[in-house]
Amino acid sequence: MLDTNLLRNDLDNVAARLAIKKFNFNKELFLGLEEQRKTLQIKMEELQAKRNSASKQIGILKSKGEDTSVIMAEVAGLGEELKNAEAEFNDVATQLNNYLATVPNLPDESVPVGLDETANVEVRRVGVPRDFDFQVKDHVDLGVDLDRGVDFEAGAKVAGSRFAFLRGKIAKLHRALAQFMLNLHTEEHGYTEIYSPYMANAKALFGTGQLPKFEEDLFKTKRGDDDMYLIPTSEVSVTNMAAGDLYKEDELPFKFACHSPCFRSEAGAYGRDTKGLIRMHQFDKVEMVNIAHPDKSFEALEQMVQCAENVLKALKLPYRVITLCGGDMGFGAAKTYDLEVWVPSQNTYREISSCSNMTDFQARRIQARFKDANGKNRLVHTLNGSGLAVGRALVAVIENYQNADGSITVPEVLRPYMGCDIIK
RNA sequence: GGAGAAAUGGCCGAGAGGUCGAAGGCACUCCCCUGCUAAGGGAGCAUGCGCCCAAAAGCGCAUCGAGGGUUCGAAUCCCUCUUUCUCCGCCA
Repeated sequence: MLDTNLLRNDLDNVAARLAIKKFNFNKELFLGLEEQRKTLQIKMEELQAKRNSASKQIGILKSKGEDTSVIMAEVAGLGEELKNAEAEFNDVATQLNNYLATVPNLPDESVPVGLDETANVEVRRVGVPRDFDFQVKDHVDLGVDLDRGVDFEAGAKVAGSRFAFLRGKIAKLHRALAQFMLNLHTEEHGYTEIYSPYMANAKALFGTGQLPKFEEDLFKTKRGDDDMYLIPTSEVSVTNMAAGDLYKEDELPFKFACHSPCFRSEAGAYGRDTKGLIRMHQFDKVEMVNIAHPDKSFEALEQMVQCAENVLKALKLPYRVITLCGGDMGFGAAKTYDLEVWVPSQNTYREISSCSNMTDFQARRIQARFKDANGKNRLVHTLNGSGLAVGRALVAVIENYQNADGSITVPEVLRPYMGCDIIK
């Protein structure tokens, strides 16, 4: 949610910045509703003030034992009038809020302008893709050949397309990756480990911005009469821990790391990445979430990217860092860096992490604040980033560490977790 | 699943239809006192929103778990829901 004062006072500038995110702000709609809101709110509040003062008078007269019939007569009928005024106001306020809930966050000044991924800017490249002296296989062939370590047929039987089973050493490698990442962040990067619910209510999903606009991307279920959703990322559950909180300034920042499964319907992705583990309905991710001081959030974003990079560096996987352009950024993000890992079978880099500063966009929705030195309550900034997507990390390790005989060398840092140095 | 109790400001906790946005305490901020180790005195201290507006001040509205209702008037009465706690049952 954007600051409504910013919209009222600097509308043209806001609209121009939203255009960078491919959002066409409806100025006429907003201004029209805003004008009605103002009129109706004033009218309603005047009636309320009238009622309040009359009631107060009645109270005073009664306590003195005096007659109240005159003032009671004055106030007759006010209730009905007030009820109507409130209904009118609520109607317009709801329309206004519903529209504002669909408006994305503003991009930071430093974000490159552009409509799609072709305008993204590569920041750096780390590591050199390995030269294979044999024909590389993809992770599906490698995995299947290793005692059905990756099994899509079983996944399809049980749950349908875009689900898979992992088995044996591949399943263990997957677990090792998650363990390693979580340990790295908690032991080296100062993150606090979190275990979170895997379902969230509609309010939480609104808080982080998945609702109301992106419901079709979610798996929805019921709890009694209430809608519940499987989390598409633990960004949702972990960020919403801060909902309604008021922190002391020196408590900030909070840095949370959470390993969780993520559930995405991938509606609109039919035909894309249909082979392999790249795009699944369920995948694991180690997520980093920061609840940060607003003056330090962009600094925190750089640090978070470093933390994600450290995972790839430790695994010795070649990757590059991309700054997303405005048009390619997510709904709530003010700035996003993607990390892309080298995938030999596709001869390209594929996204394995996305780190974003959401500034106060989510904080305003969830009312997460802190008290500053002057005693003013200010919204915190929230950040989140993958550190990393475990399924895609598995793909990258399998493919980058493959040997001519179809075996997979275990990256050094994972050996303590695996208890072996080769999978064959 | 059954029975009961509760939900108030950053925290604890009073308030049981009228001048209550809410006593008191803790925490916090400022001042005074005191040369010393969470000692004393004083003052301040909820949030959101609107109007006005350069801004401040000011005025107003809303908020005592959430949503409805009764009433001229609701933290207080009624209904629904949510959450927490206690006891019983069940259970990974």
